[in-house]
Amino acid sequence: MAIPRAARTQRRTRIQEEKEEIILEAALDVFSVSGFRGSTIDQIADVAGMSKPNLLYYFRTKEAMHRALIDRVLFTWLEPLRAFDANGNPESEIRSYIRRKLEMARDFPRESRLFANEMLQGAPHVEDELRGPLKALVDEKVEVIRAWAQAGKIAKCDPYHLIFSIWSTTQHYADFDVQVRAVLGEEHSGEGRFEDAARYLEQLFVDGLRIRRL
Amino acid sequence: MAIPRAARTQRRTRIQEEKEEIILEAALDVFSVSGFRGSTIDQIADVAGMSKPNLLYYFRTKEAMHRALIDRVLFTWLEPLRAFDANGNPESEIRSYIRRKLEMARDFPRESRLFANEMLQGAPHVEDELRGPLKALVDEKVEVIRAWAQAGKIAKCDPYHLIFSIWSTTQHYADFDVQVRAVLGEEHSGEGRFEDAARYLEQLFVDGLRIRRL
DNA sequence: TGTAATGTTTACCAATCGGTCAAATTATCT
DNA sequence: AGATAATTTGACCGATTGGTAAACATTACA
Repeated sequence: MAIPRAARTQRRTRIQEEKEEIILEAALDVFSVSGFRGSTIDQIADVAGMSKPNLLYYFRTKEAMHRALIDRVLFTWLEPLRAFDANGNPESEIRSYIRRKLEMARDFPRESRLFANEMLQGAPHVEDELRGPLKALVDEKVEVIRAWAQAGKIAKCDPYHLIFSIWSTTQHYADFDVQVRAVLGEEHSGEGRFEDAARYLEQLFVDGLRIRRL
Repeated sequence: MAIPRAARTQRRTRIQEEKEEIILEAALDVFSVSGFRGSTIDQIADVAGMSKPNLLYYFRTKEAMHRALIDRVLFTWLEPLRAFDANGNPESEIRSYIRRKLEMARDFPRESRLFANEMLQGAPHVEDELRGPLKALVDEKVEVIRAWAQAGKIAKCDPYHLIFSIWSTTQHYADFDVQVRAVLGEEHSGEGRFEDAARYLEQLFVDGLRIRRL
């Protein structure tokens, strides 16, 4: 008889690792487009090429799949902000933060959309993580930026809203991809738009923070 | 016998206007949170305080409700961009565009989220509008901005990405409201965050576009 | 006021939903 | 090879889904 997943305390088998990976990959496809409520286990099973009960053998509920996915994405999603270095050069730190966030929008658009979907719904599954770890991390980096401004290394600005604006502008190229492509038209819809965006955003933010000498 | 809605070619009665308004209001509540697939007619009927068949008397399908809602929102949503005046002063035009978009994020967050949900899903219901009217309007304003830069009134920049960045930063305060509030914490979660954002964004964009004199 | 058109509701339908069960199949280990 | 544990699936369940039919109630208008 099959051992229910929750009771397994031993290490995972090879098959478990492989199948859980396949399922989460399929779940990312589906959840990132339709959100939690709009997605069905059948859709995910279909994409994964497995039967529905087989999915439920690895994840006991739809919520468990979503949970596992969110946990994984949330961690890697904050990686660029964690890498933000207080001891680095302010201009190059901000520049590379923008570039990394833009690369993530380009290379992991589904992860971005999964997160965006969760936010739009009011973050019913991750509000605690937002108020806890996320706020703590942001607060920490806000202090770094504030110190830079105090030391006269960059222009004064509201660090919270600076971070928000970097998040929103970069993630826009993942979340609103259809719109971006539609507006740019067929000819500019190659991957070149990410380089154009990088150039524009680096200029916008870095010039904006440069101390103005009259 | 009731006349199916599609067959009605005459002018609408008082009751029709009232009830359709109530239904669309409720539909906006629901669709903006859960997206099209994640929303149910029952939910909307519940919010509207009407029976499900009664909703379906006014809108024959769930798609028809969504369609009517999108059409209405799409028009008003582009109002600020239409108001963008080629003959105005560049700095004040951009400044007031930002302020208006931010006011819309504050006063009509549901409309913003409805639109964002549609984008995340790949714009299955509005892709034509994006490629047509939206692109045309943006292209027109892009030429205005380009002319300003050519005339030396503002710094050179990629007008498309300028517009994208204004969209994303302002709409962020509606679409990612939960996150913004969580990060800012209880104390800064009053409506004051919109004024802080306005100050920050106006500085960011206007300073960034000011011609630099060395 | 009568009556025809409009508006509303109860009861219902087939399809799909998340999830269970037991039987069948496959992998693992001795 | 055989026993045991892990994996997979078809059949199924009650609840919910989008939508319909027809009876009932209300309104508008002659």
